[in-house]
Amino acid sequence: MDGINIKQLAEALNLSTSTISRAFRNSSGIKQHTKDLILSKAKELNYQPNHYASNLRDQKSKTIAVIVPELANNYFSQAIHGIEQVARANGYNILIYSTDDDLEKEMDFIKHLHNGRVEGIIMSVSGEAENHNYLNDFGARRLPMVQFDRVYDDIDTPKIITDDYESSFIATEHLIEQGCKRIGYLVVKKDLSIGKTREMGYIDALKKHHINYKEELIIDCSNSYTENDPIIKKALKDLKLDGIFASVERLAFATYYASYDLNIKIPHDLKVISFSSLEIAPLLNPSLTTITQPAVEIGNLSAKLLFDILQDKKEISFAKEKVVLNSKIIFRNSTKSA
Amino acid sequence: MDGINIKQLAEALNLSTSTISRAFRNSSGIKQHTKDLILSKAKELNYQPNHYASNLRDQKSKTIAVIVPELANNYFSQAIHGIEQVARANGYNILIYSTDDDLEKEMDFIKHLHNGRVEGIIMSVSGEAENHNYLNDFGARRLPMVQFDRVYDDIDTPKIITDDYESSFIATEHLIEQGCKRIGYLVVKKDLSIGKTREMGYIDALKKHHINYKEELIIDCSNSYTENDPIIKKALKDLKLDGIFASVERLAFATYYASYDLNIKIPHDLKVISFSSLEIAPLLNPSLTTITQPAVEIGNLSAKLLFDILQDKKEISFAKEKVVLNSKIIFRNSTKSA
DNA sequence: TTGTACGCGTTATCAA
DNA sequence: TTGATAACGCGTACAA
Repeated sequence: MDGINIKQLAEALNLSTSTISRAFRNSSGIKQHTKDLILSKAKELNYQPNHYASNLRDQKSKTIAVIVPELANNYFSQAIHGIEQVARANGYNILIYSTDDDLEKEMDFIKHLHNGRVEGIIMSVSGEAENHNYLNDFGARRLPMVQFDRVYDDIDTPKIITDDYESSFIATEHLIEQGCKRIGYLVVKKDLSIGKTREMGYIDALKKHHINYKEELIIDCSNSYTENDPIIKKALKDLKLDGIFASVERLAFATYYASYDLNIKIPHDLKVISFSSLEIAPLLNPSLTTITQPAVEIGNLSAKLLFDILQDKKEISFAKEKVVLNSKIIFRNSTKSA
Repeated sequence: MDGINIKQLAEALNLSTSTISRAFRNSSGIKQHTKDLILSKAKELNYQPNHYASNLRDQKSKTIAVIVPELANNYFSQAIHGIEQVARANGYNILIYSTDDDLEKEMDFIKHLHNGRVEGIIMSVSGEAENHNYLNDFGARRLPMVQFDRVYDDIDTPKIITDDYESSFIATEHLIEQGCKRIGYLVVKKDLSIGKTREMGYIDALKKHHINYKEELIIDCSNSYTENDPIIKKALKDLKLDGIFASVERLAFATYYASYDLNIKIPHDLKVISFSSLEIAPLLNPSLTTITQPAVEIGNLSAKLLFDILQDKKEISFAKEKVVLNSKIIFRNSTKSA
């Protein structure tokens, strides 16, 4: 690092380091002329205040961390985009971590983040374990946090979620109205609260319409296509499904692939609806009926909430509010009745 | 930040701060017993060495920055994933910046990154301006950098790219072989080198097959769907195109939408091929013929190259190598001849 | 094997 | 309006 530091710049200008510092911080208490002089010389010599020194000095990093299960997912990249907008506007940087749905990594990240590196965390969890208490281990040291979408209900932080129950209810009801009798619910990690909530919407819709519900209709998948493919194919064949409600877009895609292979025609033989933030859902063959969450807005809001906490530390312990946003269901050909 | 620091931990154990420090750094020069004691107490009190203090002390941040034009793009999210793998393996963190194709932001990011915050930069450029010299302003202070995919040729850094010329040539030739006579080339920011390279492949393929090439067949688009839609529709109508070679997947999607609206049938009336990292290209209607870059591998390699430089500073000034990886063309229905 | 003391680059406080 | 100084938390040379 052959960068010039504040002392060298001070020498070059025959000024003290404090004056230099002032030129970069307060616009007060310094003559405009001096300030101009300093800034121009700084530009010339390419001086910039050292980030680590500043942060060490005033114990602020102006950085927040964003932890998501995966990056290659439209929903999360849009949410991150939303977070970034707000962070940038507040002069904050974001550090992005992707857990690949691995709890180990998640714990590791969070632990290491508690070293002063960031001022707060925005997270959508991997949700593998039942024991989330590692988050409480930090006690008073726990960083301000906001959870979104995939959340741990037993961890007290503000949470931004969508109306998953209602959306799932409507989605399922829609399939029923289109004539489906045997509707499968495809889910990844069904024990995570978000999966449960959606499952309840699904079950209640079946109930309302007096449709036979069986445990076997809930199909637990993973994030791996190669693992899911046989599972879905088996379900399609053995259970004679005529409708699929997918809780994640990845599973809808896998269903499409499976149907192609098995020569099952969507929507004629099988109707499909899915949670998805895919912008090209209308271009699929057939176009996919989707429940789309306001991902960017969720990101915006999560960040805003975090900054609220950051500005008023007292509130941390009380911040348990839950914000529920509405998803949008768009009907397309994959659920069209003949 | 109510975190405990090294001094407090030392007091709690009746040891000196240096011993504590040693327990976390060198495993040498410290009795195993003492070390165990320290680490267990540290865990209990939730002590972690302050990131900023450590970095300030030894002038290393163990962090690299990744700058990309956009996050909501399969290619870039996959590339980032690839970078992350390598970074993590080397014990480095990554800071992600998205420029939204805005040169201002790009310049801003890079300037602010030169404050010791990161040790190196991996970048795919926005490519708006002709003047990239802001990068050279840093002189000896310039951070180690690796460029990938969208690169500034006039900036000396290692570059990872794909065989864009060859792929474009083959793609165009494929359209010709499928019977296309009037092939349009859709590009964003045609002056960026990557666009130019692809254009050359396109033009040379036309030449080889003695197909009439006209400037008007090169259609300059933007990143905004609302802007592109009328441009593409106009081109489709006025130029009577029967083939489209899209340099970015976004433009292929826009072409699909436009064709739907204009009742142009793909591939019957119009054949489409595109650069794309979309994993569900086979699910489109019709399935899209794609040129797919090895995004994850590109990310891996970029990171590896950067770490090579980081480990041997001397090489920075010589590091001008250019690595060319091969893309893969997969033929699907969007270019099928009748 | 452990402890003492200094410096990394900055900024806030106080004095001039 | 400017300058001197101490302190942020850590790690290392050096001393013990």
